[in-house]
Amino acid sequence: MPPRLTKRREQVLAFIRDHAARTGAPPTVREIAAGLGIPSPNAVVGHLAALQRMGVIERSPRRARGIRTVSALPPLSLPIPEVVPGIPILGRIAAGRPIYADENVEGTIAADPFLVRDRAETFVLRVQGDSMSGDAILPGDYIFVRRQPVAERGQIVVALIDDEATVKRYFPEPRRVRLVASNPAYAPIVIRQEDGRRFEVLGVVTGVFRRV
Amino acid sequence: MPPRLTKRREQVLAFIRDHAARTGAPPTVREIAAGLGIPSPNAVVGHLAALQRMGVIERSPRRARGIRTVSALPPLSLPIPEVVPGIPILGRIAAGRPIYADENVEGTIAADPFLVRDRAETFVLRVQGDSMSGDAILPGDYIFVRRQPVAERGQIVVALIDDEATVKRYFPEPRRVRLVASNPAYAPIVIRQEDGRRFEVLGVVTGVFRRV
DNA sequence: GATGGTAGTGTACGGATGTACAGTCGTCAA
DNA sequence: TTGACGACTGTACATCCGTACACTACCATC
Repeated sequence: MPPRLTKRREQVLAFIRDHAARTGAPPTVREIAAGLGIPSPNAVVGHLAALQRMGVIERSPRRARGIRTVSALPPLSLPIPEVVPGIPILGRIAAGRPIYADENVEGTIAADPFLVRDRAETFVLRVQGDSMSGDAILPGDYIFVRRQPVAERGQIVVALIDDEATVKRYFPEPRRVRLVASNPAYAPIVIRQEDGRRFEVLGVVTGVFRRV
Repeated sequence: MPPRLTKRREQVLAFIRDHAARTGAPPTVREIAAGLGIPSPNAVVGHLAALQRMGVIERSPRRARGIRTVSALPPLSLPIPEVVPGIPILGRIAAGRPIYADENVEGTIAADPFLVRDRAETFVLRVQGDSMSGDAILPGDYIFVRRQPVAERGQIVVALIDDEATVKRYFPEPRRVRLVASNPAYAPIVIRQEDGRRFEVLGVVTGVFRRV
């Protein structure tokens, strides 16, 4: 239920929020009074007491700027989901070695089915380079990759070209494969059958995570 | 170039950031002293002067808690818990009617410290609109938000304007707040003090996840 | 016409707070 | 060996700030 506040108390609350957002600290009693054109601090004290009674602010007694606005977000108490096994974070992917080789694993991520559907066949890679920035995949992002040897046309895949792993959109064509970056600064990579290069689809990208 | 700070001054800066994020207001000189085990306020004064000289904090002279941190350094690493509780996924956020937990929560994500550092204060939101596409945050993405009532200049925040939640970059200015989209098609939102609009910082964005 | 809530004025007290002054101790480069 | 700097102790003071007390006024509604 939205607490029913008087107009004046809405103003007081708005002033507190605004002051905190602008200056990085909540206002003092006298700053609120000055902001609303009230000469006496005691008038504000009454409003603060009312706001506290209604639960929209919290106060630390006798502390300067001891006002905290209670967020619109309610406190949450939720069931704790089952513990899930970790998904390996792989470092460099080298050709000729199984993907899950121990030496490649930099760590694990515990992620639940919401983030990753097919956990057993999923691994995580750190993105290098900005060739997929057109798909909002940036350098340093972590991508979730489901291991599979084939992909559908147009999917974002992790592929091995010779000894190098790369992330691109996948376009199979007669006698060749086109790997297209989403950053127009990068030309498509074309692997022709007669080139004799090693080419392998390691998996398809199912998710992206980025620390901000 | 990150300014080279002494160990002690790093501690002071970290304490200020931590205190501000936790309590909603920066600490007093004596609170910093007490937090670092220093009996004299003057020892802290010297550190604050140095931090100000180096431009990593700003101060409002003679005002209680008149410290503002300026630049965003990598967050300090807090003790990492082993257990992995669920992080709530919230639906729409409306201000006028604070929605009860069970109505509003679409589900939970089990994410470990690798994905989310301060999990107790973190929730997940679904992005609506493409206003932050310049930061590779797209419609439908899930963003991880750490609940805190104040933010630092330039951080990506979730803010409440009147009755609407929005994701923007946050720029506090004298007597107003500027919220800037990273998609140039969207003009900055300016909330002036005299507008009388409701404004509140709900938290800062710490991560992005996208299903591909 | 009594009651209770809202909104305010004016004054005052004591502790919190920023700040200044006077020193101490150790390190490290000139 | 001088001097700059970091880190700190200890004291002191004016002002800021939360809080309390006394009092006024308006306005519902019971």
